[in-house]
Amino acid sequence: MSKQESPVLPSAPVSAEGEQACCAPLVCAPLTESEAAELASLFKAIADPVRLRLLSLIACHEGGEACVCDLTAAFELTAPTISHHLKVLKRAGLIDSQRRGTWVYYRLNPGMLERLSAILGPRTAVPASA
Amino acid sequence: MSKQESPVLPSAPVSAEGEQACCAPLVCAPLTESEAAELASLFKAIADPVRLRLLSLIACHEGGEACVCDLTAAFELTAPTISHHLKVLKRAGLIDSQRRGTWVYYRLNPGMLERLSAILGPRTAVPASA
DNA sequence: CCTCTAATTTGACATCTATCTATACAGAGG
DNA sequence: CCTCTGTATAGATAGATGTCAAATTAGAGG
Repeated sequence: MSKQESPVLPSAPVSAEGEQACCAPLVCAPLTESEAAELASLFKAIADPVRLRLLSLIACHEGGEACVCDLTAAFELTAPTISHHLKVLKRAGLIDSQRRGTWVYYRLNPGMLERLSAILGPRTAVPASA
Repeated sequence: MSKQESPVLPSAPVSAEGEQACCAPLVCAPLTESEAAELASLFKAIADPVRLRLLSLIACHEGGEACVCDLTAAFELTAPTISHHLKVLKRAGLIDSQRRGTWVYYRLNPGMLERLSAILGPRTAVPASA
């Protein structure tokens, strides 16, 4: 794998000044070129109808994981195409896979969607008071 | 304009049952084909480093709006290219423009980013208690 | 070892997209 | 009216991307 973690994703978006983040990172300060590039590649990963449905199918599947065979069956696309989309999602760090016998199961990488969400909108992280 | 509002974006993601939404729409139930297509076209609009920076620049600019001349100056790209990206963002409903004299000003379309955010993550809406 | 099925990789191809140059449009000011 | 500046459109081109068919890998089970 060429890259796994995205440094642009704030794990703690709240500023250190004791005040809670005023707003989403995107509207707090202009993105730098490299931040924008990192973010864009993440959004590119989900900016596809097949990949969005894959994410959704995986997330909604019982146990939070889904076999490739289930996923492939949900589309009118060939297995290699589904495999390609899964690879894109995996490379973006959004999902992870695990082989069990003949089958391969995919599940959401926890936190990734929420972090992306936090980039766009305010107050997405769970309240710090809790 | 061929399309303006995206029916897939929930204006009120909280369920009517008095309970707050369990999770993001994406992980509540599998997306339908058309929902996924709608969403994908929205995410495609922001899945570009230049457009992300444009959104960020506009959002951070004083008065919440920015002139095309300011935006163009922030990149090493030609004016037509910037104009193209602004058009993409506008067609997606993310920004809106207003001509004042010779200059054209762009501003964020309120709520759009938050709605996108709500698709991905839980608890994006501002707390109802506030 | 052979075979069968599940999944991925490879390579090709058509389509889409980001960018540029050149041109056109819009308003301000001689 | 003409010209100048700011913005948008049109057309062209290089590169990225989604899809498929064919070939390959991985494990299960004769």
